[in-house]
Amino acid sequence: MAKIQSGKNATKKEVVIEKAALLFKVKGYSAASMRELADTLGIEAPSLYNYIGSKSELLQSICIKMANEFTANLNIVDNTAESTVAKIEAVIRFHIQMMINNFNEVFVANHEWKHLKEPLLSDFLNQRRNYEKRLMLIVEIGVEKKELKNINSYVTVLTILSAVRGLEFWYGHKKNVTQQVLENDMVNHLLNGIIN
Amino acid sequence: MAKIQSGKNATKKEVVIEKAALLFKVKGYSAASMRELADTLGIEAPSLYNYIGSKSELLQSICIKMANEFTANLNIVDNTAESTVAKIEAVIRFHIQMMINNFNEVFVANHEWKHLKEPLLSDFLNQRRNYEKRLMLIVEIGVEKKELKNINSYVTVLTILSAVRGLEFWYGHKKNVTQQVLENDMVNHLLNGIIN
DNA sequence: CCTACCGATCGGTAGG
DNA sequence: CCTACCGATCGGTAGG
Repeated sequence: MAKIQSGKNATKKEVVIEKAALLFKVKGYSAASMRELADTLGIEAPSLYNYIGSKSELLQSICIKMANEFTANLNIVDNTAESTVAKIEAVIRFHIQMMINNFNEVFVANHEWKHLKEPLLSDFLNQRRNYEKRLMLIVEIGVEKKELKNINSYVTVLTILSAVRGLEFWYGHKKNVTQQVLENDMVNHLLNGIIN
Repeated sequence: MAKIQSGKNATKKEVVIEKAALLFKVKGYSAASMRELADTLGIEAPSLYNYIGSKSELLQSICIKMANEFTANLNIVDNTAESTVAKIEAVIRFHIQMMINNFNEVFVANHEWKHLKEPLLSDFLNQRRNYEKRLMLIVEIGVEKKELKNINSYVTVLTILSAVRGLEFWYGHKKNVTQQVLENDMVNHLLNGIIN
């Protein structure tokens, strides 16, 4: 069977992925059924397979896309001549932006990657590990240049990445805190601490 | 059917819960099967039901137990006459300790609570929300007393809780960083920042 | 603690 | 995009 990817098909596939991201976020990958996904699109389950190859392919698309976006941003940040602090701030703010603009997909990539099949699982984890290592290098250079305290780069990166990841909890409570306050206060906290 | 809880039964039930926590962590609640759980115990799946009522009961036990442990610790911390900073430090260190001593169960409570059934799901979320609110109050008092900067209490608590939660990533890489370095550096980062 | 088994639901295919 | 359907697997029960 020849596979002709029409513009219309490509668009529909994107819609399926988008709906899948929402469903996977709410139910988790394993508990989300293809029948339920089809329901949200107003079609029968078997019809899904006109647009996608499998359930697992949906998860792959989401996880790979997100991993690539973060890597691409780090490439940009890394190539600027900014100070270490400015680079770290830029990364933090990018994570916050991603969480706001691609919440479902970021959430799914963060929580459901374990259901990826090999070799994509290894690819994904390697890419994440590489991302962390590059951030650690930025921190280490900052320490060397005395821009930063004499801190452990691993713990620093772990703390920062974990904190920004926690924005997923904020998403449901938007009302109380504006994005500006959130972004600025978190950046400030992670750079300058909270003690007066 | 009379339910007689013998000491031996109680012990075996605890073993089942312990193995379930490990399995739920590795596979996720939905993808973990009772047959696989039985396998790790060297018995057949139906035999599990001599010790437990259902799969969902296992998740409940884990989530409720963890929620109660964190709440109990906060009760203790809250009743001390320590400074705000000392209280926050105590909470951070307790989270780190819990992550180290009850890793599987903390992980499952953090990741799989969404599969709880009502009304336990609401109970769990209420308890967590309450925990966060009490931490926010500690921060607010610290701000009032000028112990802390004029920071948003919600963002501060979110940042701290998210950071300590991220210790789950450290768990697999223990070798590189000792617990002492991790604990002290993270406390320092979250209180004092990283800028020199 | 086991064997035997049930109804439900799953991802996915055949064929149109 | 549908109907009809398959083999696999699920949580759990009956009965001992």
